[in-house]
Amino acid sequence: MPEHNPAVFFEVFNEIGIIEQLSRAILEARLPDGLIAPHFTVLNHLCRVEDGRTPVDMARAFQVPKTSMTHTLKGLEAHGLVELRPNPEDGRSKRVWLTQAGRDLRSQTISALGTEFARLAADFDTDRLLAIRPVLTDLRIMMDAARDP
Amino acid sequence: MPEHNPAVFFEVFNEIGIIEQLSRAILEARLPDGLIAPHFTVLNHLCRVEDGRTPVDMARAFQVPKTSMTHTLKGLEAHGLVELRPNPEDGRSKRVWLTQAGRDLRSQTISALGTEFARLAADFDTDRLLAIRPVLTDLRIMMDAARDP
DNA sequence: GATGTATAGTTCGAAATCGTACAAAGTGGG
DNA sequence: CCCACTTTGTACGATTTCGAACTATACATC
Repeated sequence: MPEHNPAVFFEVFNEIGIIEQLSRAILEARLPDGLIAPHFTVLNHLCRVEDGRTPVDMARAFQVPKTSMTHTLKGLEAHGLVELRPNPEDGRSKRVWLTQAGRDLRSQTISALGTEFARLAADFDTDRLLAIRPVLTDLRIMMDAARDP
Repeated sequence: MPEHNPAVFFEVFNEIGIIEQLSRAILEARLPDGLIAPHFTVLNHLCRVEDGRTPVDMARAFQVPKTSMTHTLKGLEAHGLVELRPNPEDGRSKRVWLTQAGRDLRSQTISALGTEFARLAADFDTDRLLAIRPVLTDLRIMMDAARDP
């Protein structure tokens, strides 16, 4: 029978919190001055998913208040990495478009992280990462759904 | 041969980042007003590891600047959850001691989270969490060590 | 013991995060 | 059309995070 011990969740979340902090430090060390993790997360999202999203869409996607998204986008715009244009289909909202500089920075950063992670991977069995990824994904989906109302 | 694809790291860190955000939201929703995740993390650390640590020790343990630790401890002290006393062995430093209220709050919060997580666990196979925990721990230890110099 | 260096903690200012309140634009019922 | 209600984005203030500079204490080398 499966043991539903809450402590297991607690310990997993504890480790996840520390790993998040360490990986964020690695990422931010590779970003140009003035840019931090949230900026890159937005760039990455726009590249992977789709250009032309509205700020509110992205705020919801990242579970952050829309005021935080406004702030992050303002920073990206100031660095010429995204453009905000009015939404022709809705006078209230805007659409966020990547600039070429934005795409380039995202690519360069991922490359830099690739070599950094390759150094780490030398000391770590990547198969174990492959194994936990689907569990993390399911956990994330489950928590996301449990938070809907 | 193990495939050292950097993308695997990237994806794992991505999921971890989202899960961290969601779990933090769950935690902070259960904390009394004015207390946030870092406060609880410190309380938990002092309970689990040991009382009487110095602020710098804890700043290093959590990978945060010591100024942030000063701020967090000030908040905990204002709520009567910890006490800071001078370190008799070192005139520069202080030692952080839990109050009974601090221990109680930690226990109560963990209990509350227990029922919350039990609800989640109903929809999730805890064996999978048990399986990924050692991998996360090893990953955390590896990253921690890789960051030493 | 004197002096230079390192460490612990705080103060201060800048940037980030986020809740509240607001203006502008959309939506739906009468 | 008019009204209430919702949604989008922003301005503002409070709190958090964090780097730089500072004080006080410890240590080490002479």
